[in-house]
Amino acid sequence: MSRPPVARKKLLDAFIRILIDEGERAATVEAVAARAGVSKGGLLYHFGSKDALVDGLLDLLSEAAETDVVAMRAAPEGPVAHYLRTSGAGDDDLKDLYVAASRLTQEHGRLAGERLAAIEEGWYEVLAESVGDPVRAKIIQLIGDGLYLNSILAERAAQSSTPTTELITAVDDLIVRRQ
Amino acid sequence: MSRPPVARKKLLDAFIRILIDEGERAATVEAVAARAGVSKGGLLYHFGSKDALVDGLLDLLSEAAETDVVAMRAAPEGPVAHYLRTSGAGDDDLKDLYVAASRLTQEHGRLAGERLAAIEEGWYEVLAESVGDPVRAKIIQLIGDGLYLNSILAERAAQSSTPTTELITAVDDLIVRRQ
DNA sequence: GTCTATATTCCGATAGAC
DNA sequence: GTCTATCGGAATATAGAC
Repeated sequence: MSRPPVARKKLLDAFIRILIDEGERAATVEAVAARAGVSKGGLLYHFGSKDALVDGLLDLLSEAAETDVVAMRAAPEGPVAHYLRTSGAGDDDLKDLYVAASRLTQEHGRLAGERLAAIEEGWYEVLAESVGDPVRAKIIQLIGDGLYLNSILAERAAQSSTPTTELITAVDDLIVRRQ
Repeated sequence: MSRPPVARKKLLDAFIRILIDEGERAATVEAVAARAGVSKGGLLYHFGSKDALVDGLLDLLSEAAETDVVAMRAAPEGPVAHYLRTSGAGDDDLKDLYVAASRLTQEHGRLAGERLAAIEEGWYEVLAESVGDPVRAKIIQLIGDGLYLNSILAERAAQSSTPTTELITAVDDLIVRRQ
């Protein structure tokens, strides 16, 4: 927990970057090693297999998600606004980790799918606490999922985007502050 | 348009099934051919390359999406309910095509990404017409995207699902019928 | 710890028989 | 139209030198 595996971190960062920028198929162990500035053998000393590399990324993601749940609860703007704002935003460590992990759901579904589902449930609990009603909490989470989905598809194609602040205000007005 | 390329259709069906059930990496030309009951060479007579196979699937998807936009406008339950109900449903030709195509966005992003974006825009136009307000139309579409995302992640892990009918009623009440 | 070299497997595509 | 055989390339992983 406390000793700094700086080489592992550097390799995981390279893995994340390639997954986001070029997709799962491009994230070969050789490509990851090259981006981290070492050789294939050098990588495989720290991570004995590609599955070990995937596990390392998912561990990092679970850690970051737990931190985010704490941040949601403490957010001055409220959990809902915090959740929606970060769902579509791009300059976030957690977002990078989440996008990278989502690239792995097809080929490493067993490993990545369950992890992502657990994270979604953590967010749902906070939302349900915050808005009181389970159906409305679910709706808000679906909107967040939609924002996330759009943000990854927007990399490839043009996006007809409603400004997020306007959207958050509308959600707050229509769904949260409604009796 | 009118001559029935039955062999091509059979191959595309096999391609779609493997993409949905086993992911992009499993959908090799040999696996698709085997599932369709022919050899690799047999497939490559009809589709000269794997990219041609991808193109064929996307053409099928675009056709089905255009039909769906017409169905949305004519739906007795209204466009919004029709859209939300089919976003999460599984026993639909269009849904299968959409899921299969979404498996290709990583490795064939140029081809698949633009196609999916165009389809999303077609749905958005009908929603915007129906609810009048662009922001609320966007919110409804995001909920639909979220339902879709959950439906594909639910294949892998357990799902804490609010019944869809209850959710559609809530959306209709909170977002559509609201002044 | 990091490297090179190699073994193995597998995919897409071509060539040519039937 | 459909098949088998095969080439060329690429990816994971291992072995062993430094």
